[in-house]
Order: sequence, then structure tokens, then C-alpha cells
Amino acid sequence: MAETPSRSVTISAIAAEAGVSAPTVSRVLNGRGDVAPETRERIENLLRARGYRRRGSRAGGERRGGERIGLFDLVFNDLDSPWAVEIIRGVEDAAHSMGSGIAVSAIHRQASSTRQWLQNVRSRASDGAVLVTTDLDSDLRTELDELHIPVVVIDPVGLSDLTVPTIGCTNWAGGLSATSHLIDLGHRRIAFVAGRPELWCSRARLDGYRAGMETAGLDVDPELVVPGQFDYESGFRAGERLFDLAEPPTAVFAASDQMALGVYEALRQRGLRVPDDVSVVGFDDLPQARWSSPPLTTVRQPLDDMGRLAVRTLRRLMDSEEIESPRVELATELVVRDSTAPLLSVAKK
Amino acid sequence: MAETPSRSVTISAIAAEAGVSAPTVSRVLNGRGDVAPETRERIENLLRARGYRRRGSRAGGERRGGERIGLFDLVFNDLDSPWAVEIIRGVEDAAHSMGSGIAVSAIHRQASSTRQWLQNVRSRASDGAVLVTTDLDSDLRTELDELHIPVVVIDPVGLSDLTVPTIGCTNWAGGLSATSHLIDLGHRRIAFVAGRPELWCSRARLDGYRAGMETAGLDVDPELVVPGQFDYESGFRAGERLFDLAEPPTAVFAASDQMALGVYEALRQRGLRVPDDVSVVGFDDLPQARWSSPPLTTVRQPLDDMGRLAVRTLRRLMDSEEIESPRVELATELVVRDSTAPLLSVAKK
DNA sequence: CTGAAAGCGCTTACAG
DNA sequence: CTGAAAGCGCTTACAG
Repeated sequence: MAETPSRSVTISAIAAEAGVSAPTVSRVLNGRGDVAPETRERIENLLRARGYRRRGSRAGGERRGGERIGLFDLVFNDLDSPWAVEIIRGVEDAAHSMGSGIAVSAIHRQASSTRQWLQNVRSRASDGAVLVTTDLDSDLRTELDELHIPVVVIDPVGLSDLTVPTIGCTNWAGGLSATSHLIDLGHRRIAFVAGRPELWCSRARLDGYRAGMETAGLDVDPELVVPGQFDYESGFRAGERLFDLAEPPTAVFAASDQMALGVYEALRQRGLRVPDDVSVVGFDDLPQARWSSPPLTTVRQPLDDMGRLAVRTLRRLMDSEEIESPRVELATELVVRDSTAPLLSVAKK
Repeated sequence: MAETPSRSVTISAIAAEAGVSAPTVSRVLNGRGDVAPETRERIENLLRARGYRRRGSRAGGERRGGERIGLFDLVFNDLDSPWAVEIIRGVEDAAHSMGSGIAVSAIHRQASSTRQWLQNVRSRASDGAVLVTTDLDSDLRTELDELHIPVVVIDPVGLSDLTVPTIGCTNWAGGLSATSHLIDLGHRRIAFVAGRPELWCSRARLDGYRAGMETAGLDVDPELVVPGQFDYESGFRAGERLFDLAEPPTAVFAASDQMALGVYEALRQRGLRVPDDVSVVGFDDLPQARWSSPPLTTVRQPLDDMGRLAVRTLRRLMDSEEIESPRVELATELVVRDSTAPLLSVAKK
């Protein structure tokens, strides 16, 4: 857990601890050349370990509650995630309404770049960071700890073992509601297109699907559970596979909107119509779900609310208030549009 | 034009000019209570006019080239623009590669909020701002000038009279290429769904369409030019109108992807198929163009490159280098996917 | 490569 | 409501 640095982690404090003078520490901080390598390293370590942050001439009495910069970091693995804007909107909105700004960045792939990025984050000394990431390796964790700012992870994907507060959504319940909706419409042969198998959310959505089927007394035909990777392409291939089956499904529940749209395309190429011939349900409720043809019935992940909650949690952490729970899951909600319809000729096995 | 503030706009300089002592200016800056209203106002005006920025104890010699904070502001009117992520990605990428971060914000609707937002921007004292906006009223312009930082406007929409550098794309040429593509496929009755009429880009795209038609010796049937607002809904209504015509078009060129997807839906509801029955072309190349069913042929606006260019331009402005031109337009490019097909039975009037 | 000294920009008690 | 004084955190010549 990143501890808020006890105030007065000043240059002279560091200098004293390192057994050098303040000017030397200053030189290290400003990347000046003339410092002995060992001295430099010793000081750098101390700087990181103590969570030193530039504070200019905030002299005299301390600002209560630790000084605020009015800036949060919002960090993505990659900015081309389809979720990105939704989350940015929520985070920006919450930050804005408490008078703060947000610095958005992406950890680009190369390791060198990560280092540079951390350097940036450190130098802008924001009040806290919201991470949106599927894999948070332990190196990065350590580095983040050394920033000594509160961190909250938004995790639409379901991470397992984190010591940071994380915000997710109810994947299992979402899977269940999508499946029940299709069953209520009379469907019996319902396929499931899974997400990336290494992520917990994929498993939770699958289990929700199974629970829905079993509760309705329906067997899950293993042929109808096909793998996917959350992206359009894998949804398309899953669709091809399902509708080349001898006995194809009458409804498909895809674990992401992108895959659902891939299924659309596979159906279109086979001359099958949504929802007349096949019902399709997605998961996420990305903006394009509303603009697809037909508009997609899907399980909404409240990404903007998750962003807002992340900022509020950060705020509480900054104020050293108690957090109720290290992991909070917001409710998903089934949004019924036009891609699902009652099964006309109830084709039972 | 925002002038880079001559260095040493210090608290004491302001104090001298206002005829008060430094502590008084300090009090104003920190929103302390005990300052006479007139004094406060006088000082505030001076602060803004001189472009005062907190500088902590950057003592002695000046950092050459004006000190860098390593942060750019990226400002949207609203974060729910479908362009937002693309631009964010480009700007983040360019900023990242020059070791800077980006602060993303939205000017929320209320006037009070704008004030608060400006306050934020001012206090984070970024190195420059990229604005993405369709209407930049003159009040906001003045305020921005008073920030004394370089500003570049990304304007996918075609503003008219600005004294700031703006970056756009070749709307007219894009309209022409889309239209020519359809004509090359044998289409003759080609409809155009226009964008928001008050924006220049709408006019440029329309003119490109007209130019394409006339060059091919085709008359533009006024019935086939229908109004739109760039959004999905208006595209849908335009589609309904076009295909309720006695003699409907065989191809539609919509001035935005969102409207093109609306046209898809109108066609679907009428049992018409894309591209078998009707060819459709969009404009923008948003991510969802690739994931629609069928994947949409569209005119690509290089939004990410526009973002990158904006940052590079800002950089040059910061270094007081010359800018080639106050307005640069990047090339659009026709991306052919599966929503356009040759007209089988050449139906000539 | 390092420190003692001087100095900058800013802020906070403390008077009035 | 305001200023003179003291002081903080940091940095830059300047010696050695």
C-alpha cells in the first residue's frame, strides 16, 4: 500500500539521510552531470523510497490533508481500448466537479517507454492515479508504490489478487441476466462466445450463462460454447463456426459487444437475419451497440460510473478515510434493443 | 495571438506594478480572504494580463526556451464526441514521445463551470493547449489569450475565421473521392446526406459531392440531397426519407459514419440489403466503421495524425519557431470496405 | 565531485 | 486590510 509520505520529505531531509549536502541532492534531481555514480544512486534510491516530491516554496505551515495539486493521473494500457472514452468521461466528470484535472496517458509497449512514463508521472506529481489495466505486473506495482500516491484500479475485466482498491462490475450476474432474457424469449439452443480465457471476467460471464441454462433445466451443449478473445475478429470466427454446425443455435450470447458485432457479420454473410433468424446479445454496451443494425441488446457495464467511483475512492484515500471494501462491483444492467426476438417455432431437441 | 510572457512575471513584479507589497499579491493568488475588493480586482487583472504563472523557487538563471512543465492541455467541448479517442490517442502519442503528458478536459455546459475549468487550466500552468471544438466563442478566446500559452485548434469540422493555427482535413476532396468511387461502380442515382448546415465542413463535403456528379456529367437531383445533423438519428431519418421516394437512390453518401450507420438501419427495416440493394459510403472512419455489418466504405479523416500534428505545432510555437501556415489540412483517404458494390442493372433515368 | 554561501520566489505569522 | 520581517525549499555560481 502506498503510504502518503510523511510531510517534509524535503531536499535537506534526504541530504541528511544520505550524508551529503542539499545542493548535491538538488543536482541529482535536476539531472546535472557532476555527481559521483555511487552518490547519485544512493540519493536516487532514497528519493524514490521516501517518495520525494518537488514542492517549491510551500513554506511554513503545512497545507492540511497533504497539499493538493488538482490533478489525477488516468493510465491505460493502450488507448485503443473500446472502453477508453467511457471511462475518461466518467473520471473527467468526477475530477472536474471537485475542481481537479486529469492527465491521461498510456503505457506504451516498450520497457524503456514505461520508464520514461514513470518519470513523467513522478515529475507531474499528481494527487493520485486511476489505472485501467488488465495486467499489472509486479514491477510496475513496485514502481507505483514508490510514487507514494493513492492508486485505484478500474478493472472491467476481473483481476484476482490485488492489494489496491479495485472497481469492477458484476460479470456473473450480467451473464445470468443475458441468458435468462434469451430463455424467456423461448430460446433453448443458446450459444456462448467466451472472452479471453485468462481473464476472470470471462469465466464469471461463462458461469453466469451456465447458471441461467441450468436453472431453466437446460443442458449446455459443449458444441455451443466457443472460444473468443473479446475482439471483433474472434467474434466473427466464432459466428462462422456456430453457423456451420449441423444444428446451429437460435440465439447467441457473446461476452463482448465487439464479438457480438463479429457474429452479426458472420450471420450477414450467410444470409441470416438478426433477430428474425437468430437473436444476439452482447456485453459492455459500448456506444456502437446503439448504432449497430439492428441496435444490439446487451449487458451494460457502467464504465462512466466506475470512473466516477474511482475518483471518489481516490479522494477518500487522499483524505485518509476508510474504504469500505478493497473491491467494489457495480451492477450490470440488461439493455434490451432490437437484436433479440421471441423464438417463433420452438425447436426443441 | 497569445504572447509568451516575458520571463520574470514574478509576484514582486506584479506587486510593484499594482503598487502593493508582495504578500498582498500572494494572498490574492491563494484566495485568502483578507484583501480589499478593489485591490483584489486590480491585482487579479494584472495577474491575468501579464500571464503570471507560479514558479516556485526556480531561482537564478532562467531555463532556456521558457521553462517546460511537461504537460499539454487537450480540451474538448464534450467528451462524448465519437472522435474523442482517436484524437486523444494521437495527442498522447506525440506528447509521450517528447516526454510530456496530457491533461484532458471537457468544457462542461454551464458558464460557471467554464470559469472553474479555466481556473484549473491556469493553475496547472501547462505548456500549451490543443482545443478540439466546433464553436470557440470570443469570450473563451480572450480568456485563453490571457493564459499566455500557445494554442492550436483541431477542427475536424472547418472553422472559418481564426487567428490561431488550426488543423483540419480536406473535406472537399474527401467528398469528391467518395462520390467518384460510387460513380465508378456504375451508380447514377447517388444521394447525399448532409451534415450540420452551419459548419463549413458540411458545405465542403457537399460541394465535393456536387463536383463529382457534375464532372461525370450527372445532374444532382435535389430530392436526393437531404439534410442531417451528423448523428445516427438524423442519418436514420434521412434514410427513411430517401427510401420512401418514388424513385429511390441506388447509392448513398453520408457526410458522417454515424449517419451512414443510421442509413443502414433504415435500409434494414425496409428489408433492403447493403451492398446488394444499396451502396453506402460514410465519412470519418471511426472505429465502428470497421465493425459494422457490412464493414463500411468511408472517407478516412486522419484524426490521430491531426492530433500528432497539433502537438508538433505547439512545440514549434513554444520554441518561437515559424509556423508555415495558420491552417493546415491533412489529406483524407477513401477506405473501401464491403458496403459498396457495382450497380448490376444500370438503371439510368 | 562536493559543500558553504548567497539569493530567488514565495508564504506565513505578526504587527498595526 | 496591509506591509516589514523572518523563514522555507530550492538552486546556482564559486571555491576547492
